[in-house]
Amino acid sequence: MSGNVLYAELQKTCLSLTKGNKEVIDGIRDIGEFLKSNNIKPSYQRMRIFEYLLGTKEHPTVDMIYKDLINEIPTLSKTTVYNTLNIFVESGIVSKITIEENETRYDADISIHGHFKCEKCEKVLDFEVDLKVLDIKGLDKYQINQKHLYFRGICSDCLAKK
Amino acid sequence: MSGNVLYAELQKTCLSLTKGNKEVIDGIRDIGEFLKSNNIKPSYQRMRIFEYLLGTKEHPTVDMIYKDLINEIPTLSKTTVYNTLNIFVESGIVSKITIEENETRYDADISIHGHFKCEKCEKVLDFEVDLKVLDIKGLDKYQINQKHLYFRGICSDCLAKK
DNA sequence: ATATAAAGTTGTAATCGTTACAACTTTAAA
DNA sequence: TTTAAAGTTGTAACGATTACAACTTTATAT
Repeated sequence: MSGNVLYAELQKTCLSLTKGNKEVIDGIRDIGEFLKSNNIKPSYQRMRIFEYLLGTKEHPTVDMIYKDLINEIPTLSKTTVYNTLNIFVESGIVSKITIEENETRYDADISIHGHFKCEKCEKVLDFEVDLKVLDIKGLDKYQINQKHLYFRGICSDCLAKK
Repeated sequence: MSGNVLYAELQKTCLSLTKGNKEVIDGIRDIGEFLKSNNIKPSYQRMRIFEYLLGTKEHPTVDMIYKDLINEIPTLSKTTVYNTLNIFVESGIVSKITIEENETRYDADISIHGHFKCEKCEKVLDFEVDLKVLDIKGLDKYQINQKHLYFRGICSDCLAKK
């Protein structure tokens, strides 16, 4: 029993150590097993929502997830999407992205990386960040749980168009 | 005549400011003139709200600003605080800080610096960031308008308490 | 100065994302 | 098979922000 917990912890730390956890994401063949290893009961809705997050780079909002999945899961409730995402974030297998105050986005890639939000097309894009870069001196006495870096501006596509 | 009083007040409050654009902030002797130079008509409310921001390092929310200022400006409306802050942010003289999705904070220090949010006492603290650190390669074709960096965790004070 | 237009402020109502909650359904345990 | 626990659902409530129209102040022109 506690063996599972230990494994979950291990898995979690391994995830955060990997750079760009694409490899880990690719390694998740059985989503149910993955959720279990993180002490999350793999209900149908939870598996589908996690699967959805694995399969997108759009950093979707709750609304986007709901609108897409309701087509395939007609009984799905928006509350379930909220509940599920909160559980994922609490467990550390999904990262919550807060750029705009009125839109929370979610990302199954929990490695440390930057986000660029285009003010024109509203897309959120990833960019790589050297981890060393975020080793800020002067915060030695602080316990740091999360690091977030995001830029805003116009993406290359939108710049090209106009 | 009120200019001297205002300046005295400002000097007092500026003492508590961190580095960053402290020099610029110190240079603001006449808030009215400063607003004018940014194409903002210096109404009484606008001047008081900007003065308030200059004099705090609390990164206040709209509610905090309103609750403090209503004591001295009994006719103040929360809508005015929202309107004013939006104008300031549009003009680029105030920075909007989005860490929690349900609380927007404001900062008169528009220099690039990091924010640390304590998950226990909820305070938002500044930390210095080497600008070079945020020169991310791979974004050459992007027009970057804003750079934001924030950490979450437990601050040294809260760690010491428990 | 006085009239008139423009800009700014205010309070209320509307909006929208999120959470609370209770009823219902599914899963697990005895 | 019965009972308890966990998960899902829909509706209502909540809170931050914006929309809007009435009102007040400031600027402009005669």
